[in-house]
Amino acid sequence: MATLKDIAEHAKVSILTAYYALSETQPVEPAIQSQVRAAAAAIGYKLNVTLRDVAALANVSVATVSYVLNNSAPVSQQTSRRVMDAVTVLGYRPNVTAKNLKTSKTRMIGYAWHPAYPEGYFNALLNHFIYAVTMSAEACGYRILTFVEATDNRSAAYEELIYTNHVDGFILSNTNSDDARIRRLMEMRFPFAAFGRANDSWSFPYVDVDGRAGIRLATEHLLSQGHERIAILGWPEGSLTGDERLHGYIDAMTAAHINLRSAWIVRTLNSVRLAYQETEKLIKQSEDERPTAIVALTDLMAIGVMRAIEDAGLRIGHDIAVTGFDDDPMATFIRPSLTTLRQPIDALAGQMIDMLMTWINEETQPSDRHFMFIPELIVRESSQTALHSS
Amino acid sequence: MATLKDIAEHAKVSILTAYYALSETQPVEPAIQSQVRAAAAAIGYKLNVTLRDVAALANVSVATVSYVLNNSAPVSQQTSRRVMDAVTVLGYRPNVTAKNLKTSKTRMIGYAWHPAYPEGYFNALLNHFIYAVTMSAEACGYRILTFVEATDNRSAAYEELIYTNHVDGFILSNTNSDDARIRRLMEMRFPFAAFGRANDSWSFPYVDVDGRAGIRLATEHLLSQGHERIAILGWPEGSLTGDERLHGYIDAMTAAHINLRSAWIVRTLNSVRLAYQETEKLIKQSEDERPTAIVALTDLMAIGVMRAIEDAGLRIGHDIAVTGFDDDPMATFIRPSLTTLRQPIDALAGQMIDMLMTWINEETQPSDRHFMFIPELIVRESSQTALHSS
DNA sequence: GTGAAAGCGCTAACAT
DNA sequence: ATGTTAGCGCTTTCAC
Repeated sequence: MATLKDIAEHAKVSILTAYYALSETQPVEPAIQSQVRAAAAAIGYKLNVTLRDVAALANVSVATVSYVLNNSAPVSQQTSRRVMDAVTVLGYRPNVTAKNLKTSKTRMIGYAWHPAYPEGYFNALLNHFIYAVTMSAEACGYRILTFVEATDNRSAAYEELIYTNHVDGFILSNTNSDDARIRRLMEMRFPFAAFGRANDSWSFPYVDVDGRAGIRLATEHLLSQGHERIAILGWPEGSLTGDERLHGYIDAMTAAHINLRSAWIVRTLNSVRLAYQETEKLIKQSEDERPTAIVALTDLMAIGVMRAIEDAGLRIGHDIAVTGFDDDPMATFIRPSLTTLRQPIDALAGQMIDMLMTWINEETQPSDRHFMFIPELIVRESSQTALHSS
Repeated sequence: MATLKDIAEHAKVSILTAYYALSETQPVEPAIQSQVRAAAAAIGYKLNVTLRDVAALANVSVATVSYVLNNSAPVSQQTSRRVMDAVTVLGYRPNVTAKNLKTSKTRMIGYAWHPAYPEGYFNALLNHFIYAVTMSAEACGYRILTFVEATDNRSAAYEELIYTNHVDGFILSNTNSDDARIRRLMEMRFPFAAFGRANDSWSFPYVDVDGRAGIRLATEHLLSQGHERIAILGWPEGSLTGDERLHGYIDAMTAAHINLRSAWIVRTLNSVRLAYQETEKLIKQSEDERPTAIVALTDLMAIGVMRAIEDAGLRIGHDIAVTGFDDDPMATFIRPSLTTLRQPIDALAGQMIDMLMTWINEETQPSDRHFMFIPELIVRESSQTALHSS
């Protein structure tokens, strides 16, 4: 491809004039304008400002321009100025694709959307999370490439992205024990940071919210309100996050010397509907037999719990207290408002990008790579009203 | 950089053996293995399978490999087979960066997260939308690059992405009249497709949900329930979407020959809190003076409306009916469940990607470029109960 | 039907 | 301090 300089010479004008004529950023005499356009047409040139154009205008070599732009070699003050002026005047932007090819970097970070869940699953938290991650990444000059994880082979899309040189690293969420994606990425020694833990024996950068401490906080809060007959709606065994959170309940109950009742430790999926059904079963006993408080593992489940309580003609908070987890924005707005645990999403996203940057740039995992955040208990109406009687 | 062939020759083994020794995908005699490794180390070679390696193994030129892989020129059956075998055996994946540089394409589509709103704004719909867009795009071999829009200069990030060759096109949402992003992209003739309209005089590919028809549906539903004193919570003037939706209310009321009351056409921001406050004002009059139904422009606002009604000691649906817009997943689960309008997100995302692909590939806007979807009225409890008295 | 070769726009030795 | 130049891995004309 020809350069601006070629056009300029062909049309017998200055580089700058050629640029103005082609870009229309500055008015140029009509005669000159058409002359330049003719020259461009003759050569089949389409305006596209590159390093070489900048170099030509600044009267330096392309290397110098590169040095100035990347600060990768000492350049004299005045040369530097000339280069920067040329850059400004021509509105030059580096072609990142070329740069990436040369440096074998992409300045892209992959993040997978998890397959949509059934039953209108939604998670405002992940929305907030990916937004926070994007912000942090952009502050470091990285961009986020989002993709969809296959349900059957969760690591396939990751490998594909790596092999085709699409990304420099990944951000993972929804981790679990024996997480196939984490196992594969570790084998490949490919940089990533996870929101959530996996196997204790695996060492990789992660941040996590201490669900055990969180649920313990919630349970203790209920205990301090005078509740003793507290049930919990957990997830099926095998979920790391679920088991951790459940443990927080056991911690608190044990510390309060209250015997656990297996019938009150319910395990079901993270769904409003299932939480509703399980709650129905829990509360259909007489007043002095049923629980006076229910700890739900998520706000989503808490909503099912609350509906079941109301549909049974009982009052939330009054007859049965409820707590959730996530501080979904709607937790404030539903009636009664929901006591829940808030996760410090912004801080944790920032920490993840920090660690990922270290791994990418130093080519070795950051030494401090395990960060645990304690969620904050937000007390609202669903657990507030003094205990009725008992 | 050296190629696999260089290593093979240096170590005096076949290309395949060199590959196996370096990749460890197949066992190789230890002696050979270290021999190959020594050769690689001597040259400073790091395994990275490229077109040239495939070509060398298949005994053809790189051009032929490219032809086979892209189907860009006729290749004989057997050559094609040899190439494909070599590709398989070496686990070759094309380097997209190189391909992009050569073709000036990136197979990336940009999508901006809108700045976080105050007051715990959340929108499950956009979450679903971007998921659907990602799926459709991947089906066409494109990926999504997400970024954050600046609040002060909404089009800046778009231009930056274009100038630096990051993307081939954009998906926009949250459009408005005089949308700066749309204006700029049209000036630049850069491919995009929008979820939402802008100025009628601008012609660009968009899909939209007919909010006017939707709100009309909701209002007619209320009218058919016997309501006549219907208020609406709209957005401030100047929002295209807001004004369209408001018009649907006016359409229905006018058709029913009911006089509009300006005090019942409220304009406020899309916020639970503000909707709450405006509702308080609306309903503090006596029973025969206040509205018996309130149309909210979004589910978010409807939640504020519902809380205000309950806090005033009134019953939703019974004393005052409520409708929303969006069919946010929570609309099913709140109590009472919310009558609302559902947008066909998957269909509309697919249509957008379709149009964008056409623009990118044909280098001209698709001829059919305006798609309007009618939202579906989902009747639930908040508007169901027969009107009390009046 | 296949191959040689010229770049895409950039970076970074290596010279000077 | 600045310039020359050889590629990064690929596509694609143009020969044969």
